[in-house]
Amino acid sequence: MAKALPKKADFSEWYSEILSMAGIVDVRYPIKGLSVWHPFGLTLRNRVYSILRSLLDVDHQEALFPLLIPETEFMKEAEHIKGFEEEVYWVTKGGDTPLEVPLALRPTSETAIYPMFKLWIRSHTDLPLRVYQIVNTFRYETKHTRPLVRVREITSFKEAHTAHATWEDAEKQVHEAVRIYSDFYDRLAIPHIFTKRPDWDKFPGADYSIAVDTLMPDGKTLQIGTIHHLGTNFAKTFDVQYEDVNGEQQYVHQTCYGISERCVAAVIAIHGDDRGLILPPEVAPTQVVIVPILFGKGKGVYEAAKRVHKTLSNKGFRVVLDDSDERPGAKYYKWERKGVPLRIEVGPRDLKSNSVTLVRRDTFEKTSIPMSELVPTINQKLKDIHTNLYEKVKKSFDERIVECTTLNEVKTAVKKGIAKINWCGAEKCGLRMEEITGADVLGELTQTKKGKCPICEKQTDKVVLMARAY
RNA sequence: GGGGUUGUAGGGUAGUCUGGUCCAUCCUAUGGCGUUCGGGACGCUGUGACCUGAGUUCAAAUCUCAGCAACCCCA
Repeated sequence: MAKALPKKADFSEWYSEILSMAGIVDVRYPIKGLSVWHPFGLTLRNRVYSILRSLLDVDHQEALFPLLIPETEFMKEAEHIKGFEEEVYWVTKGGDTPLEVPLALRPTSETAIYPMFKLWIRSHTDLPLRVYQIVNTFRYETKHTRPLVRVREITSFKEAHTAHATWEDAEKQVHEAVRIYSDFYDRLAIPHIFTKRPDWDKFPGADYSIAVDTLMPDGKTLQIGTIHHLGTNFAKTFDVQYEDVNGEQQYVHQTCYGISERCVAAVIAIHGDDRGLILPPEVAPTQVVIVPILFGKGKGVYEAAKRVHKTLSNKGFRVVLDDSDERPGAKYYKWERKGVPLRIEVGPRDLKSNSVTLVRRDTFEKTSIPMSELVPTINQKLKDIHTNLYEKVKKSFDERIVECTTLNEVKTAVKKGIAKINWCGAEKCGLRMEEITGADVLGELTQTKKGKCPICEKQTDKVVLMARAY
């Protein structure tokens, strides 16, 4: 028997073990908070990000800005600095020569991008401007680091930056970003919920911030994306202006929104089970694995397996024929751990009936499929797996969002998930609610409901989510 | 932010106090050969480590200092 994976009920252990056992990342790189993507993990990552790219490429352009930001630019926006100061890595020397202007390793790229926006934007015809990049960023995290979730090098930060003529246009872009992120997480079968962050927790330099969260198996929420309306705050700092139709100079209104490799963490954590990963077919590096069952002189079996492999790969499926020396059982476990959605067994019995045996990773349903129906069946099953995965986790997600009217109810609810409660909107009350429950205020929902703030007892229709957050 | 513990092969451990015996050991790690193959095979035979750097010493896994890393506790 190979090394066993901890049960998923011990989520923390399960998570760190599966990352290494399935070959996602290797955390043994000798710098705290940085890890190495294994080829398998990187392929998964790339598949996930290619969905994100395809959603953005509709009306965004991909660009690439430098990693280093001069201190002089970085320090321009006062609030922004306050928010990031403690987390910035600095490059201070070139060889032995101290640099006249220290260079920041970008923790995020506003201060790298907006000085260029100033050069690029002249007139209203240049707007809206929408660019994005997928890059690594560095943050000197002092809290406990956790692979893909809290890291010092975010290796896959997708950040989009847009500029618009009016505050309202920028707000429309915020809504559009919400739609894009919602579509993105649907494609990953990740249940998610958007809230407007409370003011004390918004992005430094933003008018307001919207976050998207999901729920991990241990009942803690994971923020898997943020969207910020920047107003003219950065435009004023970096003097980004355009000439409007009347020939007058106006500041642009900006937004930015980002997603990190936490989206990959969510796919791993939310779909996996006691046997390992379960990957949505669209992002699975391998969608189908073929295991030949070779008895003694199983030459015919091997040939048949090769034919199945060829048929499927010609149709564009990502398929692997596992002809290694292990016994079939060992192979089943191995590929299940890697989350391959479908397994095809080809053995003497199948050969005799001119069919193959098909096994689903999500349900372990085992069916015999005539060779002639192979391709349409696989197509259908892959779709079914996505639907089934999403339905299952969505149900569990919805069940763990609990309507509360008292803070005691909140305390109970956040042990397993998310609490929904009224709140007057005052910072003082919000912070008090966090203090009493030990949970965080995630943010405000757009939907409203009449009720009372649990602290000051004022009538309100604002509803917030509270949870223990990663 | 403060305090503590730890670092020995892919993983788990012994040895560290009291420097020399250390070619240590176990495994679900790993190479080769053979028999096997419809849910984690078996036999034979191999491989592989003392976190990094400096210091003390005839001699360092062991003692000292620093660094790096991991884990735990408290705020």
